[in-house]
Amino acid sequence: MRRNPSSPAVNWVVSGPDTERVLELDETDRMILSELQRDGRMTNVELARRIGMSAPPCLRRVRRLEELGVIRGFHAELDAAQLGWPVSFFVLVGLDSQKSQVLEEFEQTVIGWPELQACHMLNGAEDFLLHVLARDAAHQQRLIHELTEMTHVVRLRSFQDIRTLSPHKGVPL
Amino acid sequence: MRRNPSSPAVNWVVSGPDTERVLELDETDRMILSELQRDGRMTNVELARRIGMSAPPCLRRVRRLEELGVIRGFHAELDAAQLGWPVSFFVLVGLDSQKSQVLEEFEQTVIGWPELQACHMLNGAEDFLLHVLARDAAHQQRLIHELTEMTHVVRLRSFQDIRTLSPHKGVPL
DNA sequence: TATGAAAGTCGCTAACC
DNA sequence: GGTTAGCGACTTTCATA
Repeated sequence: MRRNPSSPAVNWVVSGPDTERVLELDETDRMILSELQRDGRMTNVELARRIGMSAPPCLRRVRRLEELGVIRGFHAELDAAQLGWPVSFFVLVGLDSQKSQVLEEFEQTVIGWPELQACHMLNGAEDFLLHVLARDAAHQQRLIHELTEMTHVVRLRSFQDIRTLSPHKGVPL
Repeated sequence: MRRNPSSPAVNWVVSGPDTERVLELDETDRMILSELQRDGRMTNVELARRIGMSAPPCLRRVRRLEELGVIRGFHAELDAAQLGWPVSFFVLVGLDSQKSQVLEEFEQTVIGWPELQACHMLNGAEDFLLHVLARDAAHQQRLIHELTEMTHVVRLRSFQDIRTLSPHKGVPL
């Protein structure tokens, strides 16, 4: 495979909290990200071979993508059910206030839960969407009960996750 | 660090579609999974060093965990916003039928979307929870409109994801 | 059945073009 | 972005408990 010598670079204006910069990613960077998103343990020489480049510049690009924060990390994807967490559910939570202090207090509490898989702050009518694991139904009920008892929590709807399709689809590239 | 010579093995009965087996994982396996969940690109020697074991048996354990399906894969975690997908939202979808054919048809359609990050089948009142990315608000509206126009879709609520807290917390170990 | 030591192969990565 | 080269990691083989 030979590298395309004139891949057009597509620039995105990235707005951060205290900086706004232009990310220059060419087609080669995109191929690197795509491969590493699919197989994050691939060796650098294998990655370089796949994108049609020698190893050193390929490694330099990976390092750059990590430094830019485009690559946030590498993780093993585990089977929660096999590890004793067969119950997966989502909770929509509504609070009685949207003041920063109230939101942050809620976040800090649930972030401390080992069972929490993700916590998304929403706008609209509900304030948070949580993804939580449990060992069994009783454990799940205990966690939901704990949420209902939290101060400022006024609405709570939970949804049982009975099947997750194609995990880790990843960001389109 | 020295390896615990008498780590109690905890067994979980794992029910699969056509098999039910007992997973034997000891504390060493758990440490391996924890480390690889945190840093999936760690070298095997570094991993072995952290869990207090020489490299060969450590590598054999990792391979075994992959073969058992406990480790499903390794993935780079990417920053969607920096890659031109700053809009993240969730959609609760209700269908007018819960027949297998209807559910599968819905799944097959949304699975084809590159913007789809996850598709969870629910029980309860709603049938699916989707996590979707978009390039901008217009793109998001287009995707939501496409869902409303799908046959059998009778309820649809979308939630804007304005902030994700601590991504990749991982399965508790 | 599992670990540990040794060794050959292969990958990583700095220095330089 | 490529080449080279020294070093370190990977992984097989075999010995051991």
